[in-house]
Amino acid sequence: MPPTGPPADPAAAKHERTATRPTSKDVAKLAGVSQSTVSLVHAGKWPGRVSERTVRAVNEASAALGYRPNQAARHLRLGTTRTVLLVVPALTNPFFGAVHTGASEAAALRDFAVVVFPSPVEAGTERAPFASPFAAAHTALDAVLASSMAYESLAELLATTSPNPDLPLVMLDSEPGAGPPTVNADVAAGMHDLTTHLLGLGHRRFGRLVPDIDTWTFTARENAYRAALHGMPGTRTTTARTAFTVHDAARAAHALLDAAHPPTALVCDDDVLAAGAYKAVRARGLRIPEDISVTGFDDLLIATVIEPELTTVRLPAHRLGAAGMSALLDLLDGRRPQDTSLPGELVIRRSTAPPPPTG
Amino acid sequence: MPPTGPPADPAAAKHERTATRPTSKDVAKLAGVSQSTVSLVHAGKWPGRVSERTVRAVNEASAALGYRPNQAARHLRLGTTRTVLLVVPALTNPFFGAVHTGASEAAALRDFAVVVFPSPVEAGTERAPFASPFAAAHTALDAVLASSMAYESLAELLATTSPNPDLPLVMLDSEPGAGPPTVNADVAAGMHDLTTHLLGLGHRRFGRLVPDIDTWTFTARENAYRAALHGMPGTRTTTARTAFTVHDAARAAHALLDAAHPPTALVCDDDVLAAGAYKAVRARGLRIPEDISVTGFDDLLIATVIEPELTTVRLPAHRLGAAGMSALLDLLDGRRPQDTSLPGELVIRRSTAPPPPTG
DNA sequence: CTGAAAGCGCTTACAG
DNA sequence: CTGAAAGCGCTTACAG
Repeated sequence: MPPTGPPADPAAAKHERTATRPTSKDVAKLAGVSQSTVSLVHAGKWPGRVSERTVRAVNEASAALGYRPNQAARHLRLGTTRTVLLVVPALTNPFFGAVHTGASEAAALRDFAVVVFPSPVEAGTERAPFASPFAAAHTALDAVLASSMAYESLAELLATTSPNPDLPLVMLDSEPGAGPPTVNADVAAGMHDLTTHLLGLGHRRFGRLVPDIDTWTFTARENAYRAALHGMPGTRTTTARTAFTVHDAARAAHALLDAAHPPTALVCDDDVLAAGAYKAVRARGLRIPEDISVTGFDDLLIATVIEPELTTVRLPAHRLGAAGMSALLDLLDGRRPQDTSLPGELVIRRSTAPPPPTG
Repeated sequence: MPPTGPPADPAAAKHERTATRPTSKDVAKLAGVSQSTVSLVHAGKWPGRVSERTVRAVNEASAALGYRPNQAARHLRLGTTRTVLLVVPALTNPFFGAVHTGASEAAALRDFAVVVFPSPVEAGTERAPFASPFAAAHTALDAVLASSMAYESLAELLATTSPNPDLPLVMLDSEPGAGPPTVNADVAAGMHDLTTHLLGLGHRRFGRLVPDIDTWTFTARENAYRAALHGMPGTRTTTARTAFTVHDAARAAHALLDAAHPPTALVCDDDVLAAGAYKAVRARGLRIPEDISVTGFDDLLIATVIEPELTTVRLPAHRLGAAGMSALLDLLDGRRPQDTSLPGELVIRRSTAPPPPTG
């Protein structure tokens, strides 16, 4: 007969230890005061209500016992958990890593914790969506910060996932006015500056590499690109949609380059796509930027790893996370945050130059 | 006189809404049963104890009210929060993004959530350590999974941070036998294979680019490298330590290349460092791999972005996170997990070739 | 300045 | 098969 349960001993030992953890009652007893007094002291609400002598006694007793308040009990009592859920497409993309870091820091300043989970609407991963609902189902949440997704997808996700589908919500890098308050990078201005830069260099025939992801940020990039070209007659653009990987982007760039009058500049909607464009250009024996200019978007690490280093638009991922978290915490406090737009920055490096003398 | 507090109205409205959330008592009343029955049904512990008719009534009532259990209350009652803290050096490094994803998935399968925070011992960030203790201070934790750090640093961190400094702990990518159970990638085997590959190609003069980070993983890489060379007489190695950035690595590589008899292969302890080496090699007008071979470690995205694509050792970051989480959850269940080592894999690409004919 | 008491929303013996 | 009760560990009026 096989054993049916886990060995009883260690588990029992652990439970014992947990049960043994000191509570505020223990502290009160040791300090010779009531539980209320202990609570007041720990919350810093004692001045004018508890004598300094008593405060000292409580602090000493707490230290002696190694007392740490039980958060679950606080949460229950307070009706709040000081935890927010961050929903991002994929944490393996360093852009979202930076968003998370910014958000966590801003949360920490106001005594909040962040739990993250990758959303299943994610693009560009090799893995099937996993059972993300679980990740949140057992977490007590106060609010949700979501990045780079359609409001509808998120709403759907939360409906099946969250203990409370109408949690306070702020969206990052998403369409403003669609519902919840948004905090965005000003991708339009960045794309405007980038396109103007290329136009100023003399480029008129453009190739566009855009990802096959239908989110606000890429639509906004496209629109800003179109708008920037609008005032300039004699320009031509061919567009290739591609999966969000280096190799697919390279293939798409090849298609663009196969044209009878190929573009003199490749405007890629992301640095990863630009890296793919580099490969295609190089495979054809062309030089960047002498024969063809290439631009990216985001300014991730790879922008300075590839050579020549990439002209791109720097997006303030870290500040986006921080500002988004602040807005969310404001919302939690009953203030209604404004839709916000954080400036990006055109970073001109070596991948752009005037087009070659003739076509 | 300036306003002193937040506007009262919206906050009040929100509290009202929160207070209004249905509890198991509400469900019980609507279903015409007791709270205990509701609890039993939701926990799936009803078979043999509650009639099917009653179960149906409870489920209908729950659905009608949109009932979701209050997690804080469950946590208090159960003495467990089903939440584990993941400590990583930096989430902006995609390696740790993958670790997190793996860990979250494994946690989700067992109904656990993950809260992450970047540890302040992190290397290679431009930011000062932030008040990370806060990130965890208000979170109720059951266990800790920590990656890529010295046990002592972690212990110190937890002592000031965690509600319970002796939480069950598993360490990833860390020295085995130093205390807690570990789950590692077999970096030694990977480095052995890599070095053997280079030796087989005919290389004898090596340059080493190692980061100025004193963690187990880099020590292990160095030791494995030394061991692999040990049996092969007539080899020579010069080593340069560098900060963990592309540009610092490039500078360090230049120093190596300045030698009278420069290395014919640069063995870099990380892909990011290899990217720096590429820059130095190229700046000198040398070709990879014809004039000099370069290798990396990790197999991050940048390994296939740089050209030629990088020969490196693939580390199973995702599986590392998943296996680490499983081990931790086993530990929580009272089983004592074994120290584990996950195989890496030598990935031979275009950056390695035989050394040039003569020196 | 301090304490006794209620109650947050669950789950689980226990009694019937 | 079902319900009444206790209690997890806090915080906060309330009374003194």
